Amino acid sequence: MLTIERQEIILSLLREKDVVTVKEMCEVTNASESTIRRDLTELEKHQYIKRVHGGASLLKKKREEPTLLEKSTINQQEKSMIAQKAASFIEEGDSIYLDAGSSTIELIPFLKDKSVMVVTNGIPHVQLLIEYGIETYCISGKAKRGTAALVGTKAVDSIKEYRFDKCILGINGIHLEQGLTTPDPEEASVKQTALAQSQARYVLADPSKFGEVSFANVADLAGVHIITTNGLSDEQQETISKQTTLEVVPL
Amino acid sequence: MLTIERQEIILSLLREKDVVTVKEMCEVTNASESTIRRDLTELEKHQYIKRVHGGASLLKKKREEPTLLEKSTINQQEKSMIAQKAASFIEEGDSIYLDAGSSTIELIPFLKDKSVMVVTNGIPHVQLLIEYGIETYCISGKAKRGTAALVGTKAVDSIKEYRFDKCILGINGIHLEQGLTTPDPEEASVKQTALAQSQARYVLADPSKFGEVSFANVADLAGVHIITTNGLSDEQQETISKQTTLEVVPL
DNA sequence: TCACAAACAATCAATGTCAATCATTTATAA
DNA sequence: TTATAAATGATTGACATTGATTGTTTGTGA
Repeated sequence: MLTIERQEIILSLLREKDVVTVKEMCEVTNASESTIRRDLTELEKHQYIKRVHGGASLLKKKREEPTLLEKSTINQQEKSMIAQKAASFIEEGDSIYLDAGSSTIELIPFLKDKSVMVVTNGIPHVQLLIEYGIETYCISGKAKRGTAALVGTKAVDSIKEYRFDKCILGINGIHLEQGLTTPDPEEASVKQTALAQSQARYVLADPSKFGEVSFANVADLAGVHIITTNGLSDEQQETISKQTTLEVVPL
Repeated sequence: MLTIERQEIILSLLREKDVVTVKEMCEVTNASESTIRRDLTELEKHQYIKRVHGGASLLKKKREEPTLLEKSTINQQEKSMIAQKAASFIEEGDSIYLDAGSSTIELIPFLKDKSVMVVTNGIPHVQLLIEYGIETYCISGKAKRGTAALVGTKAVDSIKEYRFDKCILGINGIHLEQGLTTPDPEEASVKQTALAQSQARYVLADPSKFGEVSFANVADLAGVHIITTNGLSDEQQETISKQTTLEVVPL
């Protein structure tokens, strides 16, 4: 079995199970403990997993961030509808920060013919934006494997050179007390900075994100518009609406 | 069996299976290990696949297969060879500026396993670099339609935040008196800045670029290594060599 | 606190994989 | 046809990966 195959198996085990022991991984892959350990070291180096005594877990509590490709196929239609709603808030001449991620990329087709100016930290976003003939600026930063997002100090500093009428962010967790959270602290800093530079703030989130808490805190709910589809209980909607603006897109 | 046939088989195996070992490919094609390895080297050069220890895997970005394989090769192959020569100058631990453009992108497969740090203004470059697991930084700037290059004041300022051991540029015109030129003044500024921040300077250019003059001046020939294939007359070679270092890759 | 077991990193020998080289076969041109 | 070039397969030494073994560290429960 090839190294890369084995590592893929380890990752998929983790996606199912949150925490997996070294022994389990040995059994599934028919590899020795040494080999598994080496794989774990490798995977940790590339920030796919976090090692714990006895095994490994994903960087995030719940599960690995799916790669962009996986994400984009799963709930694409739902995301597209959420994105369309977000686009309806965008006005002619706006300067916009568009966060990296699979939700926000769905917004781009709706920006066509709007004569807006977009700044983004998502590499695939840049490509798509210019294909649509939209005036696009890319921030600087370190390119993160997997999501192809630009992060780090340079990214944060780079965002500070702009002011935005609106920013549109994706998010992993939305929680009444914990606020907005995301798995990667580096990405969290970038999001924070973008929020700070923006007049109006929109967060795209499908209902599965509600009640979730990820590792790194981004902001609390006050002052952001959350756009989602209807999949929340009336009760949930009500409690959240007390803290922030909630836009619900009918499916 | 024809080389093309065999390579097609390898590609279709990969499309089915994502990761394939050399042995499997040998069995299916009845070719020797050596031949398969040569095929893999070839396919990787042209960015159809990514080699891994023991076999090969598909680059996530799926490219068009049949026509490309038959046709494109001449220019691309030439570019790839020039890029390979450029890569031979790159050492372990180097920090590199990689200019946007179709010549420089060919360099990326040769950077694999070199533990270098790359800064680039090419959006497709960023995507490919992170797929190869190379530490990648993207500068900021305005995204230019067509070439997907980042340009403008922000780009220039952004480059100034780095120092490079080596920079690798593409270029449109190389002329004895006019020096290096390119059509877009915005891109010219970016190239100039990159040159200024670099210890060693490499310019990739196929022979058709010699004698050409484009609109915007980038730099004169002194102090840059020009890498090209042999298509120049001995006379041309000699006169240019008086002004700068000329590396000629045999076809 | 201690003792014990599990988990661990470091090392080593065996095996597998690799690029480079060369001789042979196969295609192509003269 | 012969001469030349290209593709192929086998071989080689260098290097990478692997599993076993070692001694050390870490966590657990008495």
